[in-house]
Amino acid sequence: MRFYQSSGESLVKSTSPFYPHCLKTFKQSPLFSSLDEDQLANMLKGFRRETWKKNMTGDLHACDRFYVVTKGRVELVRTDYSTGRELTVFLLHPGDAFDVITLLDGKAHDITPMALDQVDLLSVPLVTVREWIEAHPSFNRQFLPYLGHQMRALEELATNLAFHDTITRLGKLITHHLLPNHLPAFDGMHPIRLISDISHEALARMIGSVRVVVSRHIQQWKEEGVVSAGRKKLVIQELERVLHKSRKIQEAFPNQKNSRK
Amino acid sequence: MRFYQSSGESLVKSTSPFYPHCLKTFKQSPLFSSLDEDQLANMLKGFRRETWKKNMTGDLHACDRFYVVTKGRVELVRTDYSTGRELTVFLLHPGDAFDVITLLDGKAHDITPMALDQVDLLSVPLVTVREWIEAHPSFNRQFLPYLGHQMRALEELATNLAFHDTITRLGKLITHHLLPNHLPAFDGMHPIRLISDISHEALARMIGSVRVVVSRHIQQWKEEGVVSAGRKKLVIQELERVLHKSRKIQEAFPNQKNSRK
DNA sequence: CGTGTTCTGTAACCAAAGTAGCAGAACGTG
DNA sequence: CACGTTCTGCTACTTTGGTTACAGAACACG
Repeated sequence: MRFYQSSGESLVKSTSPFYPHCLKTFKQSPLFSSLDEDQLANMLKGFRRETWKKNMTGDLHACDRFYVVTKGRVELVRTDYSTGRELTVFLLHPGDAFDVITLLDGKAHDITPMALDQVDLLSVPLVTVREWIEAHPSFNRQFLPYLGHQMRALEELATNLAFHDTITRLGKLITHHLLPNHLPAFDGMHPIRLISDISHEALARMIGSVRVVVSRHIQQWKEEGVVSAGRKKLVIQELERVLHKSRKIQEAFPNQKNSRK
Repeated sequence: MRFYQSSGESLVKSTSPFYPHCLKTFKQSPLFSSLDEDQLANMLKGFRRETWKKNMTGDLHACDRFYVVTKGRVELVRTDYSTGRELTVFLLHPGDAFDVITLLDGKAHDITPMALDQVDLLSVPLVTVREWIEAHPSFNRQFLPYLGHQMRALEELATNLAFHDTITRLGKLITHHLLPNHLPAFDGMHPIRLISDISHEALARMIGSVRVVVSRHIQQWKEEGVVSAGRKKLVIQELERVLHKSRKIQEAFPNQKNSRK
């Protein structure tokens, strides 16, 4: 069952207890990091803060606002209403923002933000951001590459869906998305060991599949010893093999044509 | 077999025989239409013109240029080199431009433009366009919505791949993409009749599938009388039923759980 | 500490989609 | 019109992915 938005809201004042953390997030954000302290402080004034509990979903049709994630992860999910299936189109981390598409063309965008963790958000009216774009060339200069990044993510998603089977997509998801620059203190030197705290249901959404299939694959990996897993807890034992497994299947195929048993 | 770029090139002068057509295309382009005549004329001077024969492919890694289609259609194709399969990520018509992603973030983009028809293109250095974005707010104001449009197209592609089976995707492709505002003189009053002049191979690229599957479906439709088709020629007899066919399959499913035979 | 809820494991089943391979039709170009 | 090329039709076969349904495990919370 899912819960709808009804959360504490407040303005962002420089005296607020959470202000320092917001500032810090903005300074590391792919959207705002290049702005100088004055500009940032100025912009922050316009924001309103809200908090979503885990699993809460928002509604973008109503609000005409631009959100920046400051804590936790947010999925942007598309739904096929006739079957109930869902696809996570963007996975947003602190510093990321939504909804960029509506910001660009002003049209309605049928997508649902879902809190993957307990989440903190800041928001401003879309029109305000549009003013920034016009008025602050320095903002624009960072905004455009961010768009490029988002478009690449989308293209990658489509490409994966078209080219790879579910097990490959799952492997790629775990290695690329859930491990890399996002986990702040990831020490590349240590034996590779990634912990993912995401339900099979959510993993399925991210690779465009369904729970049963994800469970199947993870189970298979467990038996092969490449991962160990508990409830909402997935630990990669041998990172290399997760990808090798999936790749080998693909690369072995052309040769299999000659094999007879 | 495919041919590589080696085409006539020339500068765009206001005295050139093709100049009027270029101007006209720009005036109808989703990217340039809002600019006034002076600005347009000024910009056009910077362009270089080239022509690609049908089925020719370009190489974007080399060139660092921004292309605008003025005649014919261009596919932007991603390739899975391990299997040879291809996916058309964007289908561009006159007035469209590529490659937007490299323009935004300056990073290499592994995508191949393919001429679906005999094609006319204009190009400028990417840096020039970036200057326009900074210098001409009016250009920027039209550019951003165009980006939104492209992102929606990508998201739509991903969503379709995740939610719908191949036959549904094929139906949607034909009705949405190949018919609507793109065919200039389409008279909505007349009995619906769409002619698509695209090989099954190319159709397959666009829906993220393979030739055999597309052929199968089209064959099925022919038998049911909803389309008639010849070589590189697909005529929709009953547009409604193309979509109904695919939709009904989906909508019937939930009920089937009670059916026992 | 018991109870309802969420998450995971598993099985049987079915249909869709892809692979490989071949043959013939349509085309267009010299 | 003769030739090579491109496009389409068709078959047999394999595998994957999704559906449904149920049961037990882990958890959260009163």
